[in-house]
Amino acid sequence: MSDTETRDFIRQIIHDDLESGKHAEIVTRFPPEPNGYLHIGHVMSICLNFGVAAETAGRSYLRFDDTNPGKESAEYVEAIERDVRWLGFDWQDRLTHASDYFEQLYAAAISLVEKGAAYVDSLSADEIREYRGTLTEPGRNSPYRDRSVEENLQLLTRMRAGEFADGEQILRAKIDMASPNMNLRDPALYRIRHVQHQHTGDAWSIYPMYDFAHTLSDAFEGITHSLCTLEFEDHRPLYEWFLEQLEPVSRPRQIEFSRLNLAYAVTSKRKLNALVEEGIVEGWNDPRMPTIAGMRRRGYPAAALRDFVSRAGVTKKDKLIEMGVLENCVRESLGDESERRMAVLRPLKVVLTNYPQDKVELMQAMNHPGRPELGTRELPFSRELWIEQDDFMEDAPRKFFRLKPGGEVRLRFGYIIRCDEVIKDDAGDVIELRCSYDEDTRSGSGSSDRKVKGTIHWVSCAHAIDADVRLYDRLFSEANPNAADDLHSVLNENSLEVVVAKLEPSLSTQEAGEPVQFERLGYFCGDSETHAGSTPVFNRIVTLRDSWAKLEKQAMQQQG
RNA sequence: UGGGGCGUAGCCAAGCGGUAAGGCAUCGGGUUUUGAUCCCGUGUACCGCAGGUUCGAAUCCUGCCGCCCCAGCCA
Repeated sequence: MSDTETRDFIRQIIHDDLESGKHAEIVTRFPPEPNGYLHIGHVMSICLNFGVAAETAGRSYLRFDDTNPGKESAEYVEAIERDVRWLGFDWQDRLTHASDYFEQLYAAAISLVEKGAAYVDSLSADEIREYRGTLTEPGRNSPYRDRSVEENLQLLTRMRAGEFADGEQILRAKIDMASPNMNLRDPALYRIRHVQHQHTGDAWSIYPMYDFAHTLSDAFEGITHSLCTLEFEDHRPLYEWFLEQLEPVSRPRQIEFSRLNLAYAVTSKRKLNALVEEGIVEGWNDPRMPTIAGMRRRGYPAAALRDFVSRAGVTKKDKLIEMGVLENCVRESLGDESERRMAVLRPLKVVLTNYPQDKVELMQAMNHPGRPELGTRELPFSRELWIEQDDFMEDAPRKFFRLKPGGEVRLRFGYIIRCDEVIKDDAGDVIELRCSYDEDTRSGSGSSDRKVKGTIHWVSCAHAIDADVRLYDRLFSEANPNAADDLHSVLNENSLEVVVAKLEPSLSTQEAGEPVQFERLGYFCGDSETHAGSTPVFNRIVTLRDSWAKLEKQAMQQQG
């Protein structure tokens, strides 16, 4: 980054700290709790933490904040590692756990007790809540607040030894029950939990709380800048209190930035978990989920995600970013990369009445219009073809320049055809078009340079392969589902539609996860969970921009 | 009614006392055998409001308004 480029406020601080010599090296960390899958909000934090370290030739840790066993699991640990790596970041040998420091944390707790800055409270959870006061009223001291150091030490030792039941005792910091900042009203440091821990097994029966464990883990690792989201802003005084009391060699600085919210999506592990648990989606990696796993399966490139969060920026202002920005990043990333193919999602049969019955021609099709070096492939062309239902209109408005009765259209990489006859079933639905082709208009080698306004895609009936294609839409009908009282009330009922599509034969070898553009439709990729050569299943990653659809929509609105 | 934050165009976001960058969206137009891409062009932002300081304020001061977060033995 050059000096003239604008920096976000965090990078500005870091830059200044490097310039002033306050720090010789920048050390950051991404500290997820393994209690769910990572989502788009985490992408922002990952890119910030790993990005800042990379830009300054510093270091970054991937640290599991695993202080609440019971909610955490190895499945989540593995998923998180996979997701961060896929996003393009490397923690090298710096994979740690808050639980790696349990012994040191315990020693720190002892020293807090010894200096009279922490005590064991025997109040119940309910009583503690009552003693805490409210936002406008101060709390009251616990009757156990002034126990002797000896008694506290003995109690804490017995807590660790597992002599008490869950909830019977708790270690608290002795700060100020009257503080206007609730976090300073003697916050809990250690609670008793007789449960298996995903990483430490049954070694402990007491577990440290977030504020205590997180602050010290940062200090132990020599983190210079501890970057977190805004809701931890009023935890900062507590963060600093720990550092002052315990005087670790390293004194990290906590800086908060605002979370990234995506319109029409939820970004709370609790809500995402509910969608999974209730079976509203297939799982954490459902392609409609704003999880990294979901977006990967959907086909979003990691580069698009990184680009997206960089466009969002790092500030302290609450943000709700339009889905279109993300989609645009995806299109931009895929546009240059993806080869083009032909597929018909909603087939309508076209019979070329003047085309020989058994003739098959092989048309040369460019794999990418802007990148000839990607070569060409052959598309079989024959008398009977599938075209898109949307590409034919019986009563077409003047600006509709696809196929209509008596009208002409170009078949992409093929001939210009004219619609001579419309065949309907008993219900009056169009089931087939009788057309004639102009032999002189063959793509490329054609002797005619006639122009027609429209070009449509097609697939030869005899050569087409069938495939399930999943068309995804936003999961919610409200821009800010986070604000809804009940998630169910804002679900988009049409977030998934499955169609049986007709694909050009070359798609039979398409590998799962490899993105491709179906011309005029959008970007698609074989579903990583279900796609196979014999039973192809494609996910629609994102549609192409469609100015015709936009016009139609406007026309509809004008009509009311 | 306690404390902590935030308020610049539809959505993001620069700006750090000298007279409002940029991106996305929008709307025009050009190219095009993807109505895609690409290329041009397109915004009077009462800088939340009201006062004040100053030759000069989005930037400094005061008051007000609006929104977000905090009363887990969650993170």
